[in-house]
Amino acid sequence: MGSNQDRPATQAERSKARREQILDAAFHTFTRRGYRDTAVDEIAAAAQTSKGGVYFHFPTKEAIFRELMKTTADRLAAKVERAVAEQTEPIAKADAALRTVLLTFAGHRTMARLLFVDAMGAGRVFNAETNALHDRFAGMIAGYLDEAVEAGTIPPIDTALTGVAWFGALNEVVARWLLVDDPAPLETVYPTLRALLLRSVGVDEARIAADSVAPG
Amino acid sequence: MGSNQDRPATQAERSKARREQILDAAFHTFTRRGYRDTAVDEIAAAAQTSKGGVYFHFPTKEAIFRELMKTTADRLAAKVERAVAEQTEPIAKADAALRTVLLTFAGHRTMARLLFVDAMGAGRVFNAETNALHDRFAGMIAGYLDEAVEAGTIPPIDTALTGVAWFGALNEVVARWLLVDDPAPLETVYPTLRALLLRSVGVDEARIAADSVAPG
DNA sequence: GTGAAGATACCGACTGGTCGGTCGGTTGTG
DNA sequence: CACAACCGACCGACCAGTCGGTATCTTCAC
Repeated sequence: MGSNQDRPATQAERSKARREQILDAAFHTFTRRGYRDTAVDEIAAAAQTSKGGVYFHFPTKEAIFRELMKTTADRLAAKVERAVAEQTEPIAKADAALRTVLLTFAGHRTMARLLFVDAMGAGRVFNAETNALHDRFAGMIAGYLDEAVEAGTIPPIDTALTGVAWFGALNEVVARWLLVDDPAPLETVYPTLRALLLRSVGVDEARIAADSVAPG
Repeated sequence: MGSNQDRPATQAERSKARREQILDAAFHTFTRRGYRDTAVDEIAAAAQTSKGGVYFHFPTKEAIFRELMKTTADRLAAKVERAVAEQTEPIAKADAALRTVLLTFAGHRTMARLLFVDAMGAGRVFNAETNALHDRFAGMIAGYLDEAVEAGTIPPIDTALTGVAWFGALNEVVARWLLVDDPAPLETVYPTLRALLLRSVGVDEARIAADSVAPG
């Protein structure tokens, strides 16, 4: 890792650091208490600054949330695309996408909470945001399924609906896991869920049992 | 006590009517604006009464919401159980349950909204409520699947997870439908979803294509 | 009947508290 | 000094829940 002295820095660097600090604090607070139940004062306190400090870096509370949503979603999408790029076969791509999302959530409970739970607590304003997010992932899945259909790997089906259903199934499994105190490892359910979903689009059993998406 | 007449009514009857009136108004307002964005004054206005009137019949705003959730969920559950009772075969039971939920929502957009969307907007307090509701339905499905496994209709699987996944798929499809302006008929997607879900647990294609439970 | 006493249903101004956002002032760095 | 960064008291809007009062029954003595 590169070395960096903590103390001094240019003003711009410090400002940016503070900004990040606030974003971090907001992430944790939103994650724990939800959007509406989080007061800007709390964010400020968690970021070791003041309300005025927060409002120096961000115009509104909503703007903070939006930025968090966006960067989080982008980060996840990028991760998914990277995982998918390693696969050439359509079904394997869909599989990789699903798997990445699930495993990422497994590793970052809080991220899942922000993206799935809090977004609704934030009210109508963010419904569009959440909506778009779900569409984005459901659409990605549908795309891979389309490829699979074209390639003849699976019989023709309503891929749009299937994408939604798959995402919904994944979503509910994750949500369930989030709301339960006992955090049983999410990774363990993946093989089962994978088999369930692949079977639902007519992938033959042999193939389902075969590769669990061997890395490289 | 005077004889039963149309116009007036005994005090008890009037009181009950008013209560119902408030519940109705609350249902509509919660449904349209969500729990947090609904002011008790709004409920009062919609019920053609006053805030004091509302608080005469209910202790808190939360109590109103809870009662609505409970009666709505109970009504739906009863409907599902009635539909299921008409079926003898496990898979047909699960099918009937799913179908009833979906078609009920199709006919009562607002009910779906209350049960799925608003419940989350209500914040942490009601997570337990929603959680229980989801568990209830996922559990019902898992139960029917268990029967099917025992009967040998489908191969042994993780029915608990499958119940969750099925419900999640259904949930997402409904949610999607709720959030879109254009209300394309939800009924039309049922056959597709049904096929998808049944296939996911290994029901053979012939059977899937066969009976659609009951004539449409 | 009737009309006063009592219960029930209802009203709406008010209270107490929360919270997003503002603003004049302060601090530290260049 | 200048200016960005920061502080925190304060404002205004919102809102759940309260409370003293009023209107509308119900009961029953007479």
